[in-house]
Amino acid sequence: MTTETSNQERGLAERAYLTLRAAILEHELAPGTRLSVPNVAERLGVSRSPAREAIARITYEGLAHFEPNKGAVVADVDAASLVEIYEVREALEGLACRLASRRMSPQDVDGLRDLLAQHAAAVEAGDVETHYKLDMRFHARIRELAGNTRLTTQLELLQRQIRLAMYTTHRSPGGMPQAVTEHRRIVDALESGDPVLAEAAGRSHIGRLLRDLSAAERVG
Amino acid sequence: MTTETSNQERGLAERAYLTLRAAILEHELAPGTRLSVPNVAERLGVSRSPAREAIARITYEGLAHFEPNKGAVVADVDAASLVEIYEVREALEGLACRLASRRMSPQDVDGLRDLLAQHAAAVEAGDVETHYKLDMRFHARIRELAGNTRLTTQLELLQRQIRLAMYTTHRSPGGMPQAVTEHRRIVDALESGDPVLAEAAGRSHIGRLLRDLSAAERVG
DNA sequence: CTACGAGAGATTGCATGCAATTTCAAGCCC
DNA sequence: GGGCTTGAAATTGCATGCAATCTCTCGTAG
Repeated sequence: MTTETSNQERGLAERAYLTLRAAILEHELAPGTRLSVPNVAERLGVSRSPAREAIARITYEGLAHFEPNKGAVVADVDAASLVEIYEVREALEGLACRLASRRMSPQDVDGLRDLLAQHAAAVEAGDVETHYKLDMRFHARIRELAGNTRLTTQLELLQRQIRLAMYTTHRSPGGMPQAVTEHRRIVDALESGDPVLAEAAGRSHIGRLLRDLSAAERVG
Repeated sequence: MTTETSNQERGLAERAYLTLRAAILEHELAPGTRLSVPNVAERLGVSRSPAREAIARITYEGLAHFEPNKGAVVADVDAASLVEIYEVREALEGLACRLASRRMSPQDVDGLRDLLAQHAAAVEAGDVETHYKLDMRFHARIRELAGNTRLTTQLELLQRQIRLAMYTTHRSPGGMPQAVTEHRRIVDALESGDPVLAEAAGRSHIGRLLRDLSAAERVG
């Protein structure tokens, strides 16, 4: 719902928040960067009030954290935090699949298969950027189909934190075909209409990422 | 009747937030109440800046929601929202049990059994208030043992939203013995050290509450 | 050359001013 | 008597003033 489209009608604080968030997610503001109110205010061309509010929101959402007497600092999501995030995400993504399996129509399944086909093509072509984008859209679509607003909100929050961490750690292009395979398994499970199967498929997908993460951690 | 709550050395905004949150959770500010900035500021004896910040935080945490051109309104957590909340909680509480089962020491198990004994005694005596308190402490202890800060934060958020809804809907004293039984099952599972069993126990406990909720909804 | 201290600058947190907008209600016209 | 208009009070969102505090650098003493 909140894409980059309507940036005009909201207040300054809202736009400041979105701009700041984008800057952080694009790594324009690297982890460790101090987000002082006057600094952010000037950067975004607003006064201190909306800047302060934007920073507060960023901090609430875990994209920055407060250091006493130092203000907000862009979060450096380390491996341990990433494990925490993926543990929670594993449970929630499983839930999303379970809920989605109950509400999906055959048309919805077709829609996911479309996405899947595009995704497979992109991976076949080695297009990492498109892979990343379609992977996001796949999960976004599933949580949308789940129809649970709190779940959606949480998963989106986790997604952003992961995206922030992606820069710190490494993106794993090696897992692209694996992702497609697992996504297909998820769609198959969703189509079957079996909630247990669907949940298992969703969970194991994220669980695999978590294990990869732990493995990479042990190596590096 | 101003601020008799715990006054830490935190800032005014922090205290304002805690005071306001307590007022909402104690139903001193009923669902539907408008939280206008000047009103809250006067109520808490602070200026508009910390009041505004407190309201923003309350809103962010789902205890109030924004109505355009009306400001924040204390959330009226209806049955549909409660279902959403319990669906998420079911998954997360299961995760908490799973994680806890891996990190718990025998002493931790003993601690939970102590809690359980007190709880059982309170229920035996028909002490609803103590039941409620010990039920909370039981779950709080488990998520603490799980050792995942994001999970803890989320569960606490959900807990508060549920508590807010408790006033709107009904508290079910009939489920007290059931709760003790299920908690015992959870402790047994945790003690066994089997993550799968532990997760299932935690999930089914919340799942039962969710089903009770749905049943009550169909009746009322 | 190193350790330390003082001062300058910057930042946070809170208070308050101000304009645009909205809500609410009383009064008027039909 | 009822519906509509108008006006006043209130609210939000943003800008800014201000004091206390902290950081960080640079100069100085040992």
